[in-house]
Amino acid sequence: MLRVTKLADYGIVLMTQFASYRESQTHNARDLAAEVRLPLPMVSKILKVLAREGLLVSHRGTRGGYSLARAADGITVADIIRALEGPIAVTECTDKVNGDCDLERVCPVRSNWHRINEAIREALEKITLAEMRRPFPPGLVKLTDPRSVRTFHA
Amino acid sequence: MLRVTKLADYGIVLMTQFASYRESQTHNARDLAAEVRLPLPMVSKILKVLAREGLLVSHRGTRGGYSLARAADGITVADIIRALEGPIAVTECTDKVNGDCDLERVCPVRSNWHRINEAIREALEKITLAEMRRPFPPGLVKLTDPRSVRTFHA
DNA sequence: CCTAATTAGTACTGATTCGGTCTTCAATGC
DNA sequence: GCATTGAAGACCGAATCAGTACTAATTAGG
Repeated sequence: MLRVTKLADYGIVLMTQFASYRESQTHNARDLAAEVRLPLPMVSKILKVLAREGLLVSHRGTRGGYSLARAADGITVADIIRALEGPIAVTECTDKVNGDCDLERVCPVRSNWHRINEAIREALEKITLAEMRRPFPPGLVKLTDPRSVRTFHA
Repeated sequence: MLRVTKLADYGIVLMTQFASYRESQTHNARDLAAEVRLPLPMVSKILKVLAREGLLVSHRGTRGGYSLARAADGITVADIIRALEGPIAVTECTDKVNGDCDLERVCPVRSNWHRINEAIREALEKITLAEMRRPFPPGLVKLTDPRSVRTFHA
């Protein structure tokens, strides 16, 4: 588990596909669905959301379609997940702004979850579509031994 | 989203609680539930699974209960998640061993998902219960710029 | 201006999973 | 042997997921 939904999964596949096109060229839902071999209604639905969230721009009418809203290296995996399934929050208490978990005060786990969540979010934030298009270099994310850590982002 | 289930969430809280006890002292489900303020049946169910998966040892009968199977620094967040919700796999295709996704061959995204998944898994693998007990040092996970990466785990 | 193509928006549905409870059985200590 | 505790699993309502269908709005092109 710790699973991303199919919406996000497909969404990333689709966006990666866009990244492999020449820029500013529009492609319609039907052709895209055929290319990535996913059901048209799903593709259609996902593209709509991605457009609404500002990752794609849409062009209606005959010979309309979608194209990337920004350059491929300006769109991250985190962007896509956020667009399709909301803020990245591994647990409920990393999501809600405040005051809902009555354990807040005493829960020693909470602050740690926040950090773990941040780490994951940042990892996804660093991966751009441009990098997804090709096999990206290994070692993108590197773990440091907690015992040897000095300071980092406050 | 990218959410962990409540089972794993609660499981981590419970295990952290164990880590704060003197070792090899057993605690029963009822007391634990009261301490962390979670419903007893849930706590009971989770402890059972954790015992079955070898993270806790159980002692039946009067004055029975559970205790950690290993030292707190030998149990990781990844262990707990795996015990309660199976292998850590962000997408379906990072999970199944092989051959189910007919896109396998052509899908350029697949290998990248694997790496992302590995990164997340490793991050969780590095965080032990001993570290969860207290606020752990910041900068546990550090991202490197893909353009400056040389080599790392093959 | 008409028509075909295409996206926008939304409602709907079946299946699955989640979160949680309950019941029954097995083991253990006193 | 009896009270206490865990083991195992059935069960259920609610939420979410994955996917479909339908209607309205917009545009290009003749």
